[in-house]
Amino acid sequence: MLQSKLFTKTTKTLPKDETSFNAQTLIKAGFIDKLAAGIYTFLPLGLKVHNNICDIIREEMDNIGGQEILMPALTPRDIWQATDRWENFDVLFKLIGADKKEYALGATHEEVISPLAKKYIFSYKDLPVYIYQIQTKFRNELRAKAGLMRGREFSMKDLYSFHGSEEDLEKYYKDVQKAYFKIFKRCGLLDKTYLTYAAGGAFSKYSHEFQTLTEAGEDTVYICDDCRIAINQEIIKEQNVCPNCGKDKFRKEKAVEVGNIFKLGTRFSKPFNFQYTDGEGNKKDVIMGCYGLGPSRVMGTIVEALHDDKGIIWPEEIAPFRVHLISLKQNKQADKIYNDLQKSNIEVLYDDREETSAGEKFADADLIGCPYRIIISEKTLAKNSVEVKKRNSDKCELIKIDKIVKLFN
RNA sequence: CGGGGUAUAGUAUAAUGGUAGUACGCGCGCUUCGGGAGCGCGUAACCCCGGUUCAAUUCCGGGUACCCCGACCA
Repeated sequence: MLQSKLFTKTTKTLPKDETSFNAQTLIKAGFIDKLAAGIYTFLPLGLKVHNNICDIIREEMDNIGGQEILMPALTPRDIWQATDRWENFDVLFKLIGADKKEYALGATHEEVISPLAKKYIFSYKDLPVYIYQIQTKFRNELRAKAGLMRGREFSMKDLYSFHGSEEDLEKYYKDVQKAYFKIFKRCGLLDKTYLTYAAGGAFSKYSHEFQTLTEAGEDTVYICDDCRIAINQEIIKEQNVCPNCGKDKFRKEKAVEVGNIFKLGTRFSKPFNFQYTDGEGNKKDVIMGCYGLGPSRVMGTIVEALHDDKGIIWPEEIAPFRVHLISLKQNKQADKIYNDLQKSNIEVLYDDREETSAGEKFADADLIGCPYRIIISEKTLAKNSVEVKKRNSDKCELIKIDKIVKLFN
């Protein structure tokens, strides 16, 4: 991508009506734009990051047998009444159609997937099955806050699993935990993310959350560094002893819930009379699990967790571009390097702007946060080289021009 | 939903009961060119409705929007 043609520009001034770091920085760098409270446009840079996160999630979901579908965001009232959530689920956005029928914008999709799965699952031979989607969710929050961390419209990967027994659900539940940690590792959040015991809400006594430590988080958790587990403050009182290892090393931290997994049991299969036939011909309720993970919230969390005072430090797999190529004076060599890298399928943002000063280009590169910066100037050209610097390091390396493509292969 | 705050060019801000200023941005010109360059010229704004007043961006009332604290948060 030629930076001179990029739809967005960076700005020097901060939007005054945003105080959260993730929103300030993402807006300043041109990744997102705010339309209204808790409602954001994903601009070219931001959409690339969001898509990269979604791609990682897809890969890891597919690895544990997930099959992707896409359910509607617009849902009729009767499915919510079947589960008694039309009146009792406060964050539902409700609307009235031209036919005077009532609808809700999907806040979660148990009410859609359960009757859907019922159409195809009849026998124990059809189980287990794992279905997921990545979709925009709508929640009518009384107060949106903290940029991408709590929006009224946000993206969510929601996976639903269907089983013939609790044991089978338990086994898959563990598989999902492992897959989630792989996702957080690839998102650069692994060392700050803890499997957390939390309240189960309306479905069960407990659930598991994935909490990433950051001051921007809304939750407070107690963590044990030895066991790598955490407990959400919502289910315990002040505590300094880890229930797992018994050591009094519990410490209290602010964290953001980046994922949440539930054993739904028969909470949704019962109201929809969703049953299967076992090997002996008996009808049994299908056992369900659900597993949420929000790409847009993960994006905000990465910004909160991985930055310095100059800007964002994207992990390699997440960055909008792998390489930010900066030419300090327009020249044919820079164009050639850009074309060569592109031909080798290396994603490059090429700062080809002719009337922009070196300092501004460097500042933009730091702010946007691509993992590698390549500088080509008269100085480096004199040595038939370019300068390569990683975003998370101060060290520069001179690389011969004919070796540059190889370096990134 | 309770409490608090804010609303002026594209952005960030200043002042003012009577001509709305600055910086950045943007456009043109010249000089610059390795950490957000300099000079000159130009462009561009008072959230909405009502009240008080000779006159309201300013004061008052109402609305709307945004932000913060809390509550809420599958």
